[in-house]
Amino acid sequence: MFDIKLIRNNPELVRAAMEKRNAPVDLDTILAVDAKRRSAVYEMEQLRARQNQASETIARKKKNREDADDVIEEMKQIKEQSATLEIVVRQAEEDLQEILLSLPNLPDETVPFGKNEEDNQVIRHWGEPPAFDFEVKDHVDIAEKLGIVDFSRAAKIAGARFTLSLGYGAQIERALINFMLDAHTKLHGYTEALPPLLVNTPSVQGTGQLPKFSADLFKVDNTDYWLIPTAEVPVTNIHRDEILREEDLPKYYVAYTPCFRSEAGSYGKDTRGMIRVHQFNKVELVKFTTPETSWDELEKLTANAEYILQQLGLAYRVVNLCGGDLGFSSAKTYDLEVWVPAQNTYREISSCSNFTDFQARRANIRFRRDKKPEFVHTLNGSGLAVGRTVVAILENYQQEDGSVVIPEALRPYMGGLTQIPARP
RNA sequence: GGAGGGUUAGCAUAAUUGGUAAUGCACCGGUCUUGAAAACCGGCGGCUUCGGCCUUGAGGGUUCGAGUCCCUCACCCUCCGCCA
Repeated sequence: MFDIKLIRNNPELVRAAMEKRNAPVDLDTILAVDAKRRSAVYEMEQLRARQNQASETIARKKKNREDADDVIEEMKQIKEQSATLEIVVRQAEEDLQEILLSLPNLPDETVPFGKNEEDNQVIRHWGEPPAFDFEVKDHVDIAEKLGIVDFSRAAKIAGARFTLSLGYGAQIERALINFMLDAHTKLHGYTEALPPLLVNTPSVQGTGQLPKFSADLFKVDNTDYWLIPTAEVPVTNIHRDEILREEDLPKYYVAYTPCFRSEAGSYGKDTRGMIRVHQFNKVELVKFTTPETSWDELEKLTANAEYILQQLGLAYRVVNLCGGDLGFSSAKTYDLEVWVPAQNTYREISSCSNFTDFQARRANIRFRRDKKPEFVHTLNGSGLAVGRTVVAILENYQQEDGSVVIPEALRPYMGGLTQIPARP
């Protein structure tokens, strides 16, 4: 959430930032609502001050057994005035809050200008896309031939955009989850978390999915529960409304969870296969840091996610998202895009972001070093999206006979299996 | 689902019949010291137009005035029931 003071003191900076995001805002309206709120608050505080004084007078008089009826009468009148003023103040505060919650984060200076994903900036490449001397198949064909993913039965059980993994398909997901969790806990210093998959409204508001993006989420009927779209939500909210100690920062968490997304508005995109589904597994990295270190921590977090792709021998590139493509809460995002042979292109498999103090402000996550508590910075990134990793492995490691070689790093997690054998 | 107890600042604990939140620890700053500790002084939730205002889990109500009384809700603890 935005600091209203920043808008008040430096509107040009905010205006420029929102333009960079391709999401211009009407700052004059915001400033007008703010001014209205401030004057109403001031007026009410004046009244309160008189109320408090009168109240003290009454208490004193009563103690001395003096008559206080005249002061009590005055208080009754003040009370009526403040009741109407209170409504004005409350309305103004709600108006301002609504606007502030709808504003996206300020993009960092290093975020490139641009409208959409075509303007994203490729930072670096790793690995070579494999060369095939046969016609490559896409992951759907490969998986169905191997009998490891059953899309039609998934549709029967749940509906379109669900998967049913079976046999080696289920096993490779479990192996990937364990491999990723082990790497991040044992090598990169993250604490493993297994959080709730249902969360309440304040949690979803804290990370920025609400109030604007409720259409992307699943809500449980007749409750205040939302299905998490990413582990970012429950894990970032671990420290909601807390004041951390400076010496406890940075805090690193890694969590495996299923993720649930309604994918409203994505009709016609990636309808086939397991690239875009309503439920998928993901291993998520989350950090809480001091403001000075968050940019370094973003580089390190991104490297931690890249490590997984490197170990799996999957070619990828790192992309710096442009202003127009940046997520609502993010100040800067690196997407890791893995090579997908059947599409002859790179597809997102991880998104690593620095949210600066945007989420911390919403979720009230602070730390103390001198006397005043300060907002922490929060970061997160997929490390990695498991379903899409399976897609990448199936397509990049496919063999002409229909079998799929298991990347070496994963074999210990597959009971030493070296390939998923082709079926006759 | 039922019964009872609880929620006060970073933590821990107070607050006569309703009179406007006290104290300890931790932490920060200062005095003192060669340095530190101790002691002492100040600070130690948010906002502020620097006059003040707000803050006792959340939201209502009664009252001139609510931590305190009433109602609704959330969460935590104990027990019963049900349950993987």
